[in-house]
Amino acid sequence: MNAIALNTFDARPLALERPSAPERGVRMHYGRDEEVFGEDEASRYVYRVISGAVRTYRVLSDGRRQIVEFHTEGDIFGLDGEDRHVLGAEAVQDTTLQVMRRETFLHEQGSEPAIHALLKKFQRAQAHMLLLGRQTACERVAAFLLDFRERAGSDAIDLPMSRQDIADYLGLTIETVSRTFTQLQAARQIGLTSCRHVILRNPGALARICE
Amino acid sequence: MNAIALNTFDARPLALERPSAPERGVRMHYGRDEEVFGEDEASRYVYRVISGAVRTYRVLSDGRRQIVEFHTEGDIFGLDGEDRHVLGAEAVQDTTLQVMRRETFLHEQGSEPAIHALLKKFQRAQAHMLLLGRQTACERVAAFLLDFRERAGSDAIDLPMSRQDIADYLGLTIETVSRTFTQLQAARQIGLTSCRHVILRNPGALARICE
DNA sequence: CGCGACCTTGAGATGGCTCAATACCAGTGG
DNA sequence: CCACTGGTATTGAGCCATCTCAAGGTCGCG
Repeated sequence: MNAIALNTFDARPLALERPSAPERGVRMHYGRDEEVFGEDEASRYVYRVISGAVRTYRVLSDGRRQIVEFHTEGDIFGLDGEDRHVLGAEAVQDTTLQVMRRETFLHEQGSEPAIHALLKKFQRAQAHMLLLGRQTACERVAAFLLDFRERAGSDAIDLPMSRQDIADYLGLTIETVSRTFTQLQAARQIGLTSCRHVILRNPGALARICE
Repeated sequence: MNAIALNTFDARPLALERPSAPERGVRMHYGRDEEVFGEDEASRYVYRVISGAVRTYRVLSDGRRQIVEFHTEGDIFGLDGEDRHVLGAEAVQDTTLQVMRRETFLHEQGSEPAIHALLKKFQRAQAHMLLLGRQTACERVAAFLLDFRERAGSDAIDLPMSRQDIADYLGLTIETVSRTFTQLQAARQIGLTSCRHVILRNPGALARICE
């Protein structure tokens, strides 16, 4: 497990995996579905996605899961909770992360980046609460696709995650997500070359769906 | 409107603007349903609730509203967005706020309080996303009551907000909220002396409902 | 070319929503 | 002191968006 690697890292500062870590922080690699940190785990590090994708989530005791955020290239995560994580984090696909000590990120390099990152996260959280509390399945999926369109910088999107992940992110079931993709395809607003390759044929219409 | 008051206040630099200002900031009073700031308004200030209660929210173009947070005594709000608010804020009841310049709060008095406040907000947001995305009406209402029990420090709760506000906070309709209160009362888990005075007869059971 | 994981589709069930009627209650004025 | 009024809350009945359960399809991979 990578937790062990990180502990080793603590005892023997830096350069565990990559002796030549360019900026601050070490790079770590995670395979598909591998845990980056667990709920309730001590929060010692902050992570930046170099490549790949990560999901952060909470689960109820009976297994219901809510994915709070997907993190893709350039995103920072691990700032949840004070001294313990309140979210879990797992790699959605093969992923490389840059790992920094939390204290370093929060305090030693000026408060600017930390505050900026937190404000941005809080803002995304607000939009997501509106989505989860007040939007329809179709609006949720449209908003999701537009979000990933922005990340991809293209109308051709390569989704890294499964339908189940999307469902748990949007507060829906996997079946409803699947049906909604099918509907949007039938309405010629998206094209599905495979279930993870989406082409937005009419981004304007999708934006209108979200209001 | 207090927006006007703030503008007047801007033109006529008061204690708030002066370096010699008492570090506490200025106090402002707001009546029931009065706007503290609007969505998209420039975000110059940060607020602490001295007494009363405030709701922050987002609305869709067709009027669907999601209340993001309720703020009661001691809570800080106004940190949403970067240079413009992305939330609106209104007094739920007669409310007194302490107003600070945003820049002062974020940078000039050390980053600690700002980072602490943001981490806490983000944490609450995560719990609320789980609630909105994955919990039942009954679980939502139970979680809501336990939240306000904590704020009140008592099993006798005096709710400052209407059923509509609760519904918009929990992602439900006013009817469903009302029915759920009635059910919980029938199950002897709460008592309603009036619609805004709730007594938690069995907080343990409520906590179990939330899982 | 068969297996397993994932996705799609269908049919029926249901929790929460909508619409509508009634009840409550504080404030106001007669 | 009571009637009236407007805003808010409760309750009922029926509906519908989404969920559940189940079957079948697709695709990558050994």
